[in-house]
Amino acid sequence: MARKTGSHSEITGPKIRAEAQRLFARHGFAAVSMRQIAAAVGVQAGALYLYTSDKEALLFDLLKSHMDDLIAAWRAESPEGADALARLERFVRFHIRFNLERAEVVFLSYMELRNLSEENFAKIEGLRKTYETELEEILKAGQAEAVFLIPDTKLATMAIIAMLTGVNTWFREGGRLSRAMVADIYWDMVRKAVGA
Amino acid sequence: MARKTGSHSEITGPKIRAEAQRLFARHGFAAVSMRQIAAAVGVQAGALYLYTSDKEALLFDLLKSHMDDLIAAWRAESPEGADALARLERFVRFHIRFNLERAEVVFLSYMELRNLSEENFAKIEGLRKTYETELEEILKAGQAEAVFLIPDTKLATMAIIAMLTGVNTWFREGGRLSRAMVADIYWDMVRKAVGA
DNA sequence: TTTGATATTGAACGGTTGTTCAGTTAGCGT
DNA sequence: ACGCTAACTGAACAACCGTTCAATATCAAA
Repeated sequence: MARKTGSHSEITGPKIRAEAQRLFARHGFAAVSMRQIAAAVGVQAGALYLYTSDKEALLFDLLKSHMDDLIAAWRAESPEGADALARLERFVRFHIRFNLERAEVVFLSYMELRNLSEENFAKIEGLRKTYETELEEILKAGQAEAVFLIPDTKLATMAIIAMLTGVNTWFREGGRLSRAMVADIYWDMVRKAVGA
Repeated sequence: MARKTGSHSEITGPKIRAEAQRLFARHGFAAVSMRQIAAAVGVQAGALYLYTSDKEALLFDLLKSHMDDLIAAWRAESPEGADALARLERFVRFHIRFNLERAEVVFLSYMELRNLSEENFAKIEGLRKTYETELEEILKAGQAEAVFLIPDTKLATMAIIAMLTGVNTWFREGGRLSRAMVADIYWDMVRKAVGA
């Protein structure tokens, strides 16, 4: 046997990425073998190397495109002209929604960074920093407008992002609260925390 | 060669736990081999099995004693009689301090839970829940005293813990701010977030 | 100094790892 | 129908995995 009927790189490629993401998130990068990924895709291990140069590149591609998506999605819906309070509210709701929609890769992007080479690690961290700066700029603007009262914008940035990302660790679909209700409550806490 | 000069279980045992903790935190549980741990201790791999039944038990023991320490340390310094605001301030400062002092195992206790058996996972999660409940009780008390204004105490619990634990991801000794200053700033944000 | 308990080695076990590659089949434009 | 290319197999590679255990050296008590 060799090539399978109906096989196409436009199908197998995304399938590999999807299964890798699922398995890495579920068991951890190091605990998942190339053969496990291949089996989940329905292919032999060797076939994976037509789509990735090695195992680490598979992880890096997942994280890289996630960070690119995150930044692009935020910039697409960021209300640049608005006042700081409105922009902060949008950021809070965006962050919760976007991260809940992609819980697996978000989890990966926090847990598996240490499995990247120094070079690739730096790239992902750079993108994360870029995203964080978006929030920090909002906080600085609000500070300048005197609508926020924040002792330290850098720390407030980290605190807010940690708080929002934390939703992913406990939120379960069909639980006591809907996504919208969670977003409302978190927005209320963030607004108070920045003194607005 | 067999037994080494100056060898004692009271020395080797803790050394194994310390090196395992260091290596697991640095590279991840699955990425570290028993031989690597043994080499760091200065011993052959087989010797580890005099101190642990298997690799997972090594991880579980680290996490279990960390959680026990955490809960015991908090209960030891929790001002049970005080009002909710004072208790919350203590909790915030305690959590930041305790977690920064044990960054490695805190990291582990968030990242490597999935490498535990279902049974051991449940034990650690139970202890985490116990700790979280300590904070939730404070929030409920403050709500009852009408000194806090919180839309949802459960969510506020999760939000505050995530926010505080997040300090570990960015804090570096000798940076712009001291631990005490960080604690001050976070306490300010938490106090505002709960409406006090 | 002898003896029994303690601490450790080093080899071995069967199995798995990431990765490569010659060979083989399916899809598709001509 | 033919031939080229894209997609994939299956076997092989050397290295490494967690774990066990008989053999052995050191320690502490008698």
